[in-house]
Amino acid sequence: MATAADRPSRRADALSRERVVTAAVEILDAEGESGLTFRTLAKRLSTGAGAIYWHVQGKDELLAAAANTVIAVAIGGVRTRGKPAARLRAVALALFDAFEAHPWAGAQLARDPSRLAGARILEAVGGTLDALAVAPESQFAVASALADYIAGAAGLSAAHAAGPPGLDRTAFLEAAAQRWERLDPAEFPFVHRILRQVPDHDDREQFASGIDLILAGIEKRNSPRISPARPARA
Amino acid sequence: MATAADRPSRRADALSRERVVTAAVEILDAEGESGLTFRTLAKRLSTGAGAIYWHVQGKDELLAAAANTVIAVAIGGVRTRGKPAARLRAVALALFDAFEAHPWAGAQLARDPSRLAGARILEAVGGTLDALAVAPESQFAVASALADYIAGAAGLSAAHAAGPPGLDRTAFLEAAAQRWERLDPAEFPFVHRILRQVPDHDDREQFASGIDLILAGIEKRNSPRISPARPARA
DNA sequence: ACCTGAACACCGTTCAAGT
DNA sequence: ACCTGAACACCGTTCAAGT
Repeated sequence: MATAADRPSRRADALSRERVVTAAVEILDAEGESGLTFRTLAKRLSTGAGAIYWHVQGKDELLAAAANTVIAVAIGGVRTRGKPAARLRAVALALFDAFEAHPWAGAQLARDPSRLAGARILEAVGGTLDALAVAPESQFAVASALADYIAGAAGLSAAHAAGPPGLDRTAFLEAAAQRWERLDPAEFPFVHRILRQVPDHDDREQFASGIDLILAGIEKRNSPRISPARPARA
Repeated sequence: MATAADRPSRRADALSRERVVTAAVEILDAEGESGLTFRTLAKRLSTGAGAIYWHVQGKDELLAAAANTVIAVAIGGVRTRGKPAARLRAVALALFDAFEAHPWAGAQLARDPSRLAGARILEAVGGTLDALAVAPESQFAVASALADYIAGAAGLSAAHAAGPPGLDRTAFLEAAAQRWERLDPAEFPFVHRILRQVPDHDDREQFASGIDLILAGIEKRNSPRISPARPARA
């Protein structure tokens, strides 16, 4: 009677959706988005390209699942203790770090009509708003604003990584500064003014200060109006 | 002697980088990102696919140029008069409207290593900060936060349009709400709480309220601290 | 200098055939 | 039920040849 050991031509470990997505994440991290094809993925999984379609619907769904995975892991690792503002900062920075580690995921956010990854981000930031004393009727808008800001910063990480693969952050920032230096100073006065701050600024710190800016806006809304009265049309 | 009229086999109007990019924008608007290929573009321009390479470096540069064009047009149309906060709102809403009209441009932002379109957004929002009394040393950070927020919202517009091409906004929001309804309420309590607000909320209004939130944060930072003293470690 | 279009080396996806 | 891999219909890009 045939046992599993008698059939070595068949892979011992069965394929699964999880194994497919995990392998996709590994390729995306190592080779970037252009490195992931059904052929390279099939090769890594020691199977044929067609087998992958048994576990995922197609490449779009595969990319969405890969992004969803790394975002879920990032959010799952956040400690949920501490002061409200610190909790929100921790969620945001965990996502920032995830998008730095998996820059392809930032570009994917704008391409996922299912918005599952987007729902995770909304959930993670929205869950901190009660503790921040945001009124229930404002929470949807505030959470969306925070999620949009985080997604925008994620896109920047993606653009960083869209250059040559080996380029580190310092080299990228220097290259970007050089390109911006060539822009017409008459058309881009602000860009030229901040140009010298670009090469050595800390992206992560600047991202966190943006979260603090939104937090300050939340606090201002929560506190009673004590500023001088304005004209009614303001 | 041969004149121009003697050579009707040659197109009367010469190709140019501008004509190539304009045609690309038209195809992207009408057919979406998947509709733009060098073959469809060449056909529309009545030329061969290879001719396009004389005017642009390749598809990446073509997409970046297309996004840069629609963003430049949007920013160029903003009235620069009015109160500082209203000017910033006008810039932000002009960009929001541009990304609604050209959703492929939102997805492109995260894929452009040259960040020319990003520089335009940074310039447009940064140019309003003097009038908003933001300290010079804070302007880079504040402008980046605003640009990231706008880019994140642009990504949402792109995700909207990544679905079936004919899908209008109401249908898309209903579809998204239905998908989110199937998420585990134990894992996504916040998403379930806001679910009933999703189908009929106004994206544009919500986007504007996010700008107002950041504006409130700016104002709070500008004003002297009058809130009760906090522990030093806060 | 600018354009043409066939050719090249891919790619996502399908599907008849296997186990 | 799950896997295989050849085949199909593309795609971006190159390039010898034209004008």
